[in-house]
Amino acid sequence: MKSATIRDVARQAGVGLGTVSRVLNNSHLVSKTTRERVLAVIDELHYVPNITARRLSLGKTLTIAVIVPFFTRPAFIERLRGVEHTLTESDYDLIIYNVETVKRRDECMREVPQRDLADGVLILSLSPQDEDVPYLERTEAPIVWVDANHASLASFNRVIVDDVEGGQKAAQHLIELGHRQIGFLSDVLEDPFNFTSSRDRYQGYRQALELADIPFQPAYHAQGNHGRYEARVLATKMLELENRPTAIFAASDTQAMGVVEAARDLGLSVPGDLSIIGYDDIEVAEYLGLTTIRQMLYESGQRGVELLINTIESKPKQPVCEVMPTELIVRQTTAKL
Amino acid sequence: MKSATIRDVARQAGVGLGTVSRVLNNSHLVSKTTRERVLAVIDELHYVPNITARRLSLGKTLTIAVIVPFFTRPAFIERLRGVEHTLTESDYDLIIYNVETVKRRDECMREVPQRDLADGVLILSLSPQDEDVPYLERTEAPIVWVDANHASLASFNRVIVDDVEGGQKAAQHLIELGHRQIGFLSDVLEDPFNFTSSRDRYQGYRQALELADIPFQPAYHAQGNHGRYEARVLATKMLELENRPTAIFAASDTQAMGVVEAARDLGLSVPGDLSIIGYDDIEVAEYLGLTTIRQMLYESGQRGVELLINTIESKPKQPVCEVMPTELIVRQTTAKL
DNA sequence: CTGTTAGCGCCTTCAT
DNA sequence: ATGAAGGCGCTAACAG
Repeated sequence: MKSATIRDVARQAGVGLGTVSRVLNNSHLVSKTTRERVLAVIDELHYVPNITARRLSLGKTLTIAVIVPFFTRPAFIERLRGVEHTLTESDYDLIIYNVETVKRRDECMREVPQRDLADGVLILSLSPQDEDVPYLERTEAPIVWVDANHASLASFNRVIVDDVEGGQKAAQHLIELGHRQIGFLSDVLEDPFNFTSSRDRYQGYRQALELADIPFQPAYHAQGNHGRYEARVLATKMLELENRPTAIFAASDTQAMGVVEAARDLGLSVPGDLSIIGYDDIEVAEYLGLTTIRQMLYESGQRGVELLINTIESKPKQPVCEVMPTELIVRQTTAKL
Repeated sequence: MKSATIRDVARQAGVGLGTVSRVLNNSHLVSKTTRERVLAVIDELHYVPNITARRLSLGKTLTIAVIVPFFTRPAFIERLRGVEHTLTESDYDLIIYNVETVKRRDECMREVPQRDLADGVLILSLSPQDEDVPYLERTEAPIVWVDANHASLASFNRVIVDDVEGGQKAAQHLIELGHRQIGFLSDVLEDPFNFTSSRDRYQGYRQALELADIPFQPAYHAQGNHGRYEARVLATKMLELENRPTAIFAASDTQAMGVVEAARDLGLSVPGDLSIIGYDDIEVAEYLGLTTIRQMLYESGQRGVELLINTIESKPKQPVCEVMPTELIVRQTTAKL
């Protein structure tokens, strides 16, 4: 059965459709009696306004799009959680674009902000590339970037993490425990998605080594696809070296878990024979007693949405770039050499 | 700057709007030369069709809404992953309604299917209540339910899990290992969200006991809010009983992790002093070596979307109710008594 | 093949 | 305070 329209309500209530629209939008310009009559008819017909028509007429979509890579990974989920919670407080619906291929990444980044299907778009952990810049310049909807870096981003609102500093903290912690043979294990640094976090953490690691006058050893540097299993394989290889590291810094907690498995496989005790530090402080990290660098995932999503809604609803101000802090969380997988 | 409309393109290309619309929709009824001219102008003006207008005109939204409780919990994420992957293959966008309060649950269940903001809605792990039935009956968009139970659902497509059977398998596994003092720990059975899974698993547990002639002991039955910490508290209490259980069946892997912690706190070895079995087989379960009941989370989401898209795009057929199997996965947290 | 026209359902002036 | 009319941008049916 065809559902009722505003016209049906108007006819049934014996008023013009403008009046119905006015009661729907809580205009004061309706007398109490007609308002009540209209409401009664609305109820009777189970009338619900057509949101698509409303959007077209208003020129707003009342939804916010989020573009997020691999949204099922714990760290991204945690960011999304911050996004979702903040959005539920507002009137915006949430539409999610999950990105797992470079093709989809390009499509989303270029098209979503133009397709007027959202009043604003939040892009998480995905940085643009030079080729994307022209698209971004003629964007319809405001964009806020979380955990993204690129020269062209100066004109946007952003929330970022100082991963260089975080990486440095991690390595420094190990150094302070007396380690000098420190491995680093991460995603592929030059990945097609242009993720920047691993690169930055790597840089922090290098800086810490340098500050401590520890020469960098290429054999202690492993990169591969993301995932526990891949990390386990890489770590195994590193731990089978003649002169194996006494500590490993994994660029994510998930990868740190793989390193723990590798140690287990080889009969190395953690942290007795091998210290391990992760990054992110995802939920299981505490359960596992994993030493790690905490970043404020939830808050970054939350703050991103706040900035986005602000720019949607008020005049654009000077773009800001907020830096979220990181924190060393010492648990049971690191120890003095 | 105001973005170009179909009218601008038509004017610029010196054709009627109908023609532009036709090239946009790949109609054959356009000559090659005009098509090319129009495409050139589209490119030149960076024209992108307004999707809201398109939706209004077509009477379709080209999006699918998913209502999911606590979407950051691992098991729900896994279902969502199945949903998302299947949807990415299609032309539908995904809009997510996360439910964390009863109020929101009611709003979503009653309003989302009527608000014509989606061509179909998928409801995960949330069952309707008697009061919802009238709303569901005058629904606009087709609904598919995954992991939901209620008398009124016979007229809908569904994907369910036989949690009674799963619960029974879990308890039976412990019984076969020689345990007779078997605890059961779960969410609150009569919860306001009307989740049915814990209740069903409990029922399976009771059936297994009965089949084995093991009397049910109320003290071995603990329920509380969902979460690792809550489970840990409940398990501690149960394990401090005079006559503590030798095995515990936790209704989710997350809760099983809490039980493991409780055992750890009390100096009980697992599985030496205490066998533990979980439910779901979430990703970390393997890492932790947790014995559990696997349910096909990813596939349930996937199948749900398939059913939904089928009913959207073709004539409604006889509603189906598919039952997903469960499987016992034996790892290292259960052992012979 | 192509231009024109009539909606899709709602919001917002503009009169009254 | 309220009814009528125009328009949001697009699709589809109708003439040519």
